[in-house]
Amino acid sequence: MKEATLRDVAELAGVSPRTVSNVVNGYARVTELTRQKVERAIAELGYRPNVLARHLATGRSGQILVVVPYLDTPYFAELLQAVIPVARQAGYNVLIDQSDGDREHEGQFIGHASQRSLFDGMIYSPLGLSQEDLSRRDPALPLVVLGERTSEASFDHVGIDDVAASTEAVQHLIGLGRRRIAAIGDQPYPTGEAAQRRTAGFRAAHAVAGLPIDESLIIGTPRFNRVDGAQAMEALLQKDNPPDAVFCYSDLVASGAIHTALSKGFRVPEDIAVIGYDDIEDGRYSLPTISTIAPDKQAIARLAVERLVIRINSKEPVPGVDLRAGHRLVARQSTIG
Amino acid sequence: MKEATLRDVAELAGVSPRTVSNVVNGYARVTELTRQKVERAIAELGYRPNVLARHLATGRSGQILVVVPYLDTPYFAELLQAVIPVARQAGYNVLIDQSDGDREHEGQFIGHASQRSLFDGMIYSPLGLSQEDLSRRDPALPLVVLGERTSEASFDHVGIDDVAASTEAVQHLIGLGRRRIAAIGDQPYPTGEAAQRRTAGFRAAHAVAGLPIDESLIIGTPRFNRVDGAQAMEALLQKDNPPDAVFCYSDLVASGAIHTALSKGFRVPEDIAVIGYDDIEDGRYSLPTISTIAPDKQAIARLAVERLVIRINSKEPVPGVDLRAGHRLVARQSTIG
DNA sequence: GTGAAAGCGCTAACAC
DNA sequence: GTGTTAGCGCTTTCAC
Repeated sequence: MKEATLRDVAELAGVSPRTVSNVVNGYARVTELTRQKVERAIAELGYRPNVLARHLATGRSGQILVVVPYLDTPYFAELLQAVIPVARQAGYNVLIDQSDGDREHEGQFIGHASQRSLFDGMIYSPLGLSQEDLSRRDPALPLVVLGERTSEASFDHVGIDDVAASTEAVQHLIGLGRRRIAAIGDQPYPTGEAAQRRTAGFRAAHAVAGLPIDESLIIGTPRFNRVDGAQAMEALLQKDNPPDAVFCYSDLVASGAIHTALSKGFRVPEDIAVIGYDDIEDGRYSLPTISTIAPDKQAIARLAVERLVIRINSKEPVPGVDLRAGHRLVARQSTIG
Repeated sequence: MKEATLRDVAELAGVSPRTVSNVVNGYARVTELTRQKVERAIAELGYRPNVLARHLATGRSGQILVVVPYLDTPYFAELLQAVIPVARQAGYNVLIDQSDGDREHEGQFIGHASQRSLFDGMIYSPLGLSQEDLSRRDPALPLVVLGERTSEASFDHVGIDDVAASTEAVQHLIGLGRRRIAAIGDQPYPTGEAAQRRTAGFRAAHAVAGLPIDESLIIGTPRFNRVDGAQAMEALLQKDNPPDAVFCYSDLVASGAIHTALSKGFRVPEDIAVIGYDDIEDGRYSLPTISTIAPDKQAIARLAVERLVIRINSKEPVPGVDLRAGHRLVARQSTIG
């Protein structure tokens, strides 16, 4: 049996489609009597509005696209988990995409992002995407980018203060009496801005404390995964003079690093203190539990969606702004035992 | 500036909308000459088809809804990660929903699942959803349910053979010489079917080996999270006669259980061997690495999407089938050291 | 407050 | 092979 349409309802209720539409959307005031007639007809027919048709007529889809590098990376999964309810609350469905290896696809931005009018806006969490890539996009698409970025563009940024957070992390290690501190995760190239901000914090903390930096202790990694942390730690421990603390650019990296350290017979934190970044749930249950920088994911999600909605609803071009969510340092076993 | 429409293209190319549509969709054969004219016009206008309009006209949205209990549970994140590319390949976008605590919402099935024609079909991964709930849904919506289920309904099931897999897991422990084996995760109530199948496997393995079961070693948990595992292990270790092995109903449970065991001074696997279920990435990097039952997630994703597509494209009602993906036992440090 | 009617942009009979 | 045209189901301007 075919689905009932708005027109069917109108006929049954003996009113015009216009009135039914009003009732359904709560637009204009409708006489209590007609409202009841309409509502009864709706119930009787089991009428459900066709969202697609509504979208075509209104010109908006009520969907937003959220793009993350990887879905199975805990940090992104947790972020998404936060974004979805907030978006739903704001009346939007969430479409999810993994940017993954798709960076290859030259012309098109990513995945189905090229499809027009399928979503009203987009929240993009870049991994290795330079500013240039971002500006090569359809400027008409409302866009909020996750992660701090210094730029005045036609889109917004939402993130925590990476440099400050990283500085705190390293100061925490210094405060614990550590003097040979390594950093795992640097990415000294255009697409590695996020990593570079952490490195900047690393340097800042040293500068403040008047501590020299052993440049050989800054280890670059292609990504922020466990393997990267494991390999980097491996290299660090082979040194004649291994570090007594490590600042890892993600909890996953920290997890991998700790794994390697422990299996090589080092004690964490006694021999090597380790602090991560992201506060993934995992770090709260691993052994040792992992000290970390905890970004306020709820705030990030809320700010991003709020801002995107503003952008979607605005007729005028909206200037790009930089929004900061909070963060805090959570000391756990991997640094304080 | 407004977006160019198909009609604009038609005018510029001097052909009818029909022809443009043909070119865009590659339907009928088009003269090479007209095709070129059309394509030139498309390029010149920067025309991009309006997906929404297409959907309204065709009556299908090209989207499928995937519902999982929690996005930040590694197993589901990994599953989703597998589903998305497969769906995209099949020409579908993926809409994601968390069922989460939404079970409360009586009438409506879940989240935006009530919205009509927003998606062509749905892949549903139930957590605590009884068969009844499932049958109370819109029977017209093509549906594939993840997880083995014994039922002949109007939808399909895709999962691994839980009972067989669980049996293997426990046989692995028995083969290692363990005799007092505990199980963590039972859920002896209607919505706990998945858990009950694991318990059935647990019993089967004991039966085969002619081993008695100490019923007090079967611990129920409300969910399959780390906390559940941690608490259950706590209880087990307080016994006068603690178990020498544990079969956990998820890797997360195993992770929590191991965490507790280690911090209480037990050695894993020497004092207590632990095996999990799901093969989440985490278990490959934790210390010790976690032995587990590894479901073929790729196969699950592929089967689920394929089946859903069949269901979507079929005019006739399709009988519900039960599809089995493969699984294998992966022995790691938590059982074999 | 409600009705009539014109689209939103595309697809797909149905002709030619 | 290509043109004509009638919808898909809803919103919404404009009258009444």
